[in-house]
Amino acid sequence: MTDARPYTYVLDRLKNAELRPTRQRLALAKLLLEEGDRHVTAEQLHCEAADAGIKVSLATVYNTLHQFTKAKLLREVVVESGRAYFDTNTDAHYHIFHQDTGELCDIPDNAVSTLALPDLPAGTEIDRVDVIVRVKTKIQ
Amino acid sequence: MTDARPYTYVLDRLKNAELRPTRQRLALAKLLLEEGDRHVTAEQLHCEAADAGIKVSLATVYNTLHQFTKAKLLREVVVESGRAYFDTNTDAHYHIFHQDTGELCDIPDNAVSTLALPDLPAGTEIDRVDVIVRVKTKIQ
DNA sequence: ATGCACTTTATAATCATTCTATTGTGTTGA
DNA sequence: TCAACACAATAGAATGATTATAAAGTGCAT
Repeated sequence: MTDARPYTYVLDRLKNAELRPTRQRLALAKLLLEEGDRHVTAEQLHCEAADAGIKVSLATVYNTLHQFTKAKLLREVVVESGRAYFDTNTDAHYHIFHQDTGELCDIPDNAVSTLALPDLPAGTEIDRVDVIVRVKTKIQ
Repeated sequence: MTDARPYTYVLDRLKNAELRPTRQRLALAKLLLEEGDRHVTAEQLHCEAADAGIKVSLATVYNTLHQFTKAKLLREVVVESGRAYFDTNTDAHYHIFHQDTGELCDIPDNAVSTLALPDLPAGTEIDRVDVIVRVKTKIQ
């Protein structure tokens, strides 16, 4: 994708988000944003970075994930009390969560009907809508 | 509701769920299940119990909430990484979460369209579907 | 090259939740 | 009624994810 200028793409995306392109942010953005749709936890990303020879602290991974989320480069999906995934697909879409394996994946957007929304409390507006279809292994 | 025999209702519900009616379970069930729809955290319920003069440990509150959830007397709703609510309404229904106040409330079931569900991964079946409409204070 | 604001880092702290080992209690059957 | 046992409650420690802190490092405009 970016063979000739390996950082052009992520550099642009950081620039657009008004985030200073530091080594760590570039490296994490490269891992996250060049590979199509991904769902990662902070811990996972930290390991991946280590495996790729990038020295980043876990605190920085958290900082970066939250900054990216605020900048709409990522979306956070909370599936369980202690488990948050970061999703590189920021379009409106829903999720399937496999409760036995912990796997999270996107629902193709044409597979769900548009949800009719209710009246909102006065003085509020929608930030986003989360739909999680929780599945388990079928017992036959 | 149960003026004459104050524990008949919750006793029945515990019996149906095959849960031994201990003091603590009865007291917590009374707080939770007699008052119509409620959304409480473990911490909140623990405080409420203390205020009502019931001596229960936080661990027991957690145990009880999870037992009730497994027995379908409650439903767990995870809204944020560190915040889980227990909902006394176990019918299929969706939620509005107010991100600024932390308030969680039910969406009247006639206010949402039925969600068309996608094809599921092979060998899986739906456990439940969570829909959370996240709202924030409108900035004018 | 210099200065400064923004970043990163390691570490400690925090929070909700779960575990553990002990003590207590509902229930069953003599 | 009482004893015995399985189940439940408890305090406190432990866990695990996340956040705060304070010091050292770095991108960038000048």
